Amino acid sequence: MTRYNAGATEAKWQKVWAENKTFEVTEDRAKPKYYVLEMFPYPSGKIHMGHVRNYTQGDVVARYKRAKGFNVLHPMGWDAFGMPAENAAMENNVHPAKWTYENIDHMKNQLKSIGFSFDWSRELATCDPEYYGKEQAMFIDFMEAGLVYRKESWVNWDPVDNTVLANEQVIDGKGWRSGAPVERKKLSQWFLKITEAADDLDKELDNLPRWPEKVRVMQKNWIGKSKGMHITFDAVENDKKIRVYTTRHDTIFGASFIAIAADHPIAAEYAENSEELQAFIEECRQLGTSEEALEKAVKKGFKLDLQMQHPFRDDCKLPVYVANFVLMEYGTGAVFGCPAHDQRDLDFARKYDLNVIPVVIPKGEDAATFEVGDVANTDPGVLGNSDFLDGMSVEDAKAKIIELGEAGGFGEATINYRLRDWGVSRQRYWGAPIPMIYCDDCGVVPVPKEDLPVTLPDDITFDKPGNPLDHHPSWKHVDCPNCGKPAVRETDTFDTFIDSSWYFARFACPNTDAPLDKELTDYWMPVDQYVGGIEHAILHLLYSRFFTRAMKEIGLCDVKEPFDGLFTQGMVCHETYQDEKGDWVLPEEVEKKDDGTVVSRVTGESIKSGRSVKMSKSKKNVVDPTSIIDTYGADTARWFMLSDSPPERDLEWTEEGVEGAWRFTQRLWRTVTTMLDADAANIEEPSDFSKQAKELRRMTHISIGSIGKDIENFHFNASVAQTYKFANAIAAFKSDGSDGDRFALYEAIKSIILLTSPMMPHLAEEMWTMIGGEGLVSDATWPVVREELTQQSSVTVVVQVQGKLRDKLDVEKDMDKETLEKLALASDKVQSFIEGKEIRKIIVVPNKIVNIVV
RNA sequence: GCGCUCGUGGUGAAAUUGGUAAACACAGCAGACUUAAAAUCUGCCGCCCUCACGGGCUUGCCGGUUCAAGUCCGGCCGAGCGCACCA
Repeated sequence: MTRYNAGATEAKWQKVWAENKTFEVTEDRAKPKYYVLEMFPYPSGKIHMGHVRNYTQGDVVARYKRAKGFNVLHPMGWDAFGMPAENAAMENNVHPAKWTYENIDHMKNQLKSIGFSFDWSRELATCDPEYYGKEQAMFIDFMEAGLVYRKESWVNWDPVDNTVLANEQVIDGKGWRSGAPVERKKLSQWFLKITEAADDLDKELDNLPRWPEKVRVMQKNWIGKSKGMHITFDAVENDKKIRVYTTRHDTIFGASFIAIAADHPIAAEYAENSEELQAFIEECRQLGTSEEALEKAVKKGFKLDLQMQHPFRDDCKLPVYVANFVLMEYGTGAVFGCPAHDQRDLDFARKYDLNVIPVVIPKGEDAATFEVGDVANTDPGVLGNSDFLDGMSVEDAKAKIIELGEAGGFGEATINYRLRDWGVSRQRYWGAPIPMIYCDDCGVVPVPKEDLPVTLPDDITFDKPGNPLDHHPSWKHVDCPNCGKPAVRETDTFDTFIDSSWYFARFACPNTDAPLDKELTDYWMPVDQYVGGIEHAILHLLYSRFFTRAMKEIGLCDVKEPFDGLFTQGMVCHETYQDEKGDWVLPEEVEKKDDGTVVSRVTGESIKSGRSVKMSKSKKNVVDPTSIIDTYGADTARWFMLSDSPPERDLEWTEEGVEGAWRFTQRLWRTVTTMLDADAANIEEPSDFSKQAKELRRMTHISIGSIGKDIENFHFNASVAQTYKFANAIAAFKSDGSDGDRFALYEAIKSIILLTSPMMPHLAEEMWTMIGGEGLVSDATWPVVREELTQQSSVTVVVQVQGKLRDKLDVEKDMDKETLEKLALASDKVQSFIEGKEIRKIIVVPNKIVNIVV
């Protein structure tokens, strides 16, 4: 018996697919379209197991949908801009472009060796001027549409690397790369007005039923829509005004102070004449933003010589504090403090000995005697100590205050968002240049469209800290397109999240001169099934949703939601190993002995195995896909990725599991090669079948139905389990040589080849030629379930007494209730449990169960 | 602190959405084949009592709804994830 030679077979079919352009698609309007997309990789050097899992899942869906008659777009590209290329340049003295393109080359070959059904003709790399030039053009159009502005703002500044860091690049108050404490710095930056879309981005989450609930919730929280009101307080002694944002306007009678942020304009005004206040403001700015820093931070305030008038109580003057817990970036940068019902305000009030007036009185308490200790009261209740609001519900009180505020001109209902505008400037070389020119006379001038793309210069150096574009001797010097005088280019580049915010649309029309071809984009978009990691739940997905809206606004497409269906796959994990020194050890360097101990293959010393965590270079618990594919073949790797663990859950990579998957590919191959009776292809369906043939056909058609359904629902592990059952049934079949048996066996073999083809495409192609299948299995249609063949003439009905299983009855299907009841009561086993007892009730569910209650 | 998700054998897990808990696989045990090993094949495999037949228990814990609960409801415990001085 020859073994299935995965290596040679897989290479053969990959070549056939490439030569036939099997997976290249055009806009075939005779078929429904289906766009399957996996999040494109950053070309870091090598494909890792996480990629393999991600793309295998998408590939199963893509191949399945093709077989179901859809016109499937399944593209792949490279998220190729970013800091690692610059880091490599600095560390290894290699140009970022060279490093990136070499990585792409290598990784593309790796992906090809796994047999994914990508349409490579649409491949794109975001670092290609062909791509980022279109991005620059769109940015200029966005600017004309009023979606872009430039403003000075506070940024996270890394003093060692001399660059801005995104919020997510600040870890515990330190730069993620340099480890230096991050400073706050004011810098002019380009912004995209994502906040203008905040309401729509929030609202439309409710219309994305094919997204995981978890991701929708995370986005909702990130957008952070809150309904409240603005109230403007007037100063007692002068004409200053402070506008606050609050969601608890019902507690206005509990107000005992006003607090403003350190960066609030009024704070700055008072600081002019107070060194003490200047010092306090500086202290607030130094305050870390890390979790521990906030936990430890004491509420602190600096009292100003300023009092504000309470809008409803003439006798009440509210002191004003500059406080370290008020954020300038949220709301108006000012709040009124109501200590009784807000923990922060309470902490502050206790420290500075301010009034604590309870105004929402819990049920059963009396307004005159109810007191708040060290814990603010946030329980529901009715208003008290609140003059005309007394006795009202919280909701009614809020409405009343809004009504009075609007009537009196000192307040209005408002909606606030946590989401801020998207700062897209980065002081980096390896990104798309922001296409703007600064002219002393004309100001900011967009680069004329005919001059795009603004390409990166090749001759750059990384010997100085900071942005190489800024250091370049000539690149930034340019004549003003407006007046022709010497001017300078913007040397900042785009945040790389911009690159990944529209690539999915570009795949629809990768060769168009304009950023997008509207007709083609509208044909393919939205992505019907997007597959990627949960780590992109907020940023990438939110930015993409915004970008698609912006593209619609400037007329590039008609869709506004880019991803109709989203699936977030789990991580690939592996046990961790440490040697006696505590250094991490690669899985391939350890050996497990029969007695359970683990030793190093290299040094022989004993190794401590630790818990299974996400594969990562730092813990060295990685398995290289290439070595797995060389040893077992791509189909085995794909099959293992899909078995056992549900795709959304973490997958534990084990040697035993891969071995098991490999054994199955061999067993399936063996079953098909030894049992195949190719001549049976010509037998016409007989009218009569043996009992075992009927059973095999039942298994065949149940499998066709359930494997397809499980793929559609992303229950690949269930598809795999059903395939095992089906394969076991085929292997156990002993044909008696009759036409019926031969027909049933051939039907089963043909079906299992088709059913496994999305998961193990190479093996399926090979077996397909053996059974004389027409063309490629990749082009074959999914088999059709014949429902009548899945039916059984008899069913097992369970008999329970008091809800406990006592007997099973093999009866004819659809037997009526009376007969079932009679049969159940006649059972000896049942009788022994009901003997001498009064039967109170009998529940009969036909084809399922009889429950006797005594 | 707020929010979300998840707790089922030695392990990964399944359970038609309230109707036979543990399918399928991994590991393990026993046997066949083999000079031997690998590969392959056959059988066993939740826990407890029993030679066996059989019985009892079992889906993190406690309670509830129901003829019937892994599934629904309430409370608790544990694990993971997200956000977090957001007014």
